[in-house]
Amino acid sequence: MLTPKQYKLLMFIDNTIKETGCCPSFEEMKGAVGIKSKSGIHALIEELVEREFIRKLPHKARALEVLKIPRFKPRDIIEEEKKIKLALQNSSAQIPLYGKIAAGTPIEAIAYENETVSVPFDLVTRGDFYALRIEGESMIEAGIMDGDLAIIKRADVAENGQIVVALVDNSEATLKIWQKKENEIWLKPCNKDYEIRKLHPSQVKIQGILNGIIRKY
Amino acid sequence: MLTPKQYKLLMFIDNTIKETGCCPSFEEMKGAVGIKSKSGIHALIEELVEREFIRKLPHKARALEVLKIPRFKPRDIIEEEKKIKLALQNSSAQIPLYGKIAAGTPIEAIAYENETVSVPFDLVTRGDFYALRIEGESMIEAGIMDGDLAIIKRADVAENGQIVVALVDNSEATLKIWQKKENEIWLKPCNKDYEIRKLHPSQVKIQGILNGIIRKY
DNA sequence: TACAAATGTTCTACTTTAGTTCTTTTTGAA
DNA sequence: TTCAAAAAGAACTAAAGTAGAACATTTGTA
Repeated sequence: MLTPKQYKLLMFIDNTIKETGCCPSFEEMKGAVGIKSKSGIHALIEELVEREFIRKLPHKARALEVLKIPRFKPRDIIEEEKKIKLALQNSSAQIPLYGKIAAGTPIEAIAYENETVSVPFDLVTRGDFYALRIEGESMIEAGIMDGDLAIIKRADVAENGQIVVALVDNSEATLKIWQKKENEIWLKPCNKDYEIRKLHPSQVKIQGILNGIIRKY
Repeated sequence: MLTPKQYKLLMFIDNTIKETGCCPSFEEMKGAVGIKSKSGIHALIEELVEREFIRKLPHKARALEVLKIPRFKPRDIIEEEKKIKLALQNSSAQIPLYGKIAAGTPIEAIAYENETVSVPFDLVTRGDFYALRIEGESMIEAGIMDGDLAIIKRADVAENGQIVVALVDNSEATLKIWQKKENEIWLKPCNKDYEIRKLHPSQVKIQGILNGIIRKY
């Protein structure tokens, strides 16, 4: 029926009119179809007019009207759409990178930073995630190294033994193993050189649970 | 169908009539469309009349009637298309997962396994990559834990100190620190409980260099 | 009614954007 | 290799948009 280029162009014109209300110019079509010269667009349009897929108001600029859309897509287009579907499935998610963790500021305070990182989807399934850059060696025995990217799932409760982002005294965010005792919270590092911090429950707030690590050499 | 200015004007007229109940004057349209002369508005209106988007009552002021508005796509479809575009941009790379590393088979032997994993693009820039599942604790002091996913860049040479996938005696693949001595190759584990392996260069072949680690909790 | 203010129309001149036509180059298949 | 189709590019023509002024009409009200 139509060649892939013709089909692509026709769909682009139809889409643009439906989205923006106005007809694209040849220059805009060039980019959409992947042709570098207006004359190519001109030829395609003439063919589409001849086959009565579009109509031109003569001697007018930006005056095309789509008359019909073919029922069948060219084979190449179908292939391409399959690829897009695949890409959607395997696409990575964008999650915000909130900054470094180890000392200092609570996470909310730096949330304004607009940086994001992309992570594989299977690391961030359900829930709300963010990323933190690890600073320091306090979790080194858990295989969490200085400079690693920690993928955190937003949460405010955790089970004993989970690695959490804990906000202490509303001022210091830190990544530690969570252990709730009778009247205390223990924040356990994974490094013999560091000591367990024992805190009153009112001093500690969970800001997320460690969900994954990404390291780049 | 319409040029951008024509569309803008049409929407402004339609909106104003719907909001205030009466047709805007040319003077008002000037401001809305961003034109400094009424003659421009006049020309636009003539175009819109010719294309039958509006109708003029002749010899009347403020007497325009909107006949039709270019139809729009439903909002959710536009959203979906945006998502697809974004997904395409941020899509992660698919690299083959060749199996576990620590013991046993050389990597080629299991390359037929058709499993892939998706990793963020910034982990796999230039080159040919594959992934291995870490088995064992021999690199634990480098923060590489049992079960981690190692992202390997295919290579056959390495610099001293780099972590490489080494194939020993054509039968055993292992992840170790590479150290080339005068007449020997040292494969250094990162675990005090394991010993350095000292091998003749002919016994060892590099199969890749560690490029990243992904861990999922 | 008659006038002034508001509104719309027409004209000229010019700039920018868009579309057409032609020639050359590239590409891919016979 | 050769040929034809597709694409790129340049040169050209046409349309759209900008601007200002002069002019014509309508409209409200003095």
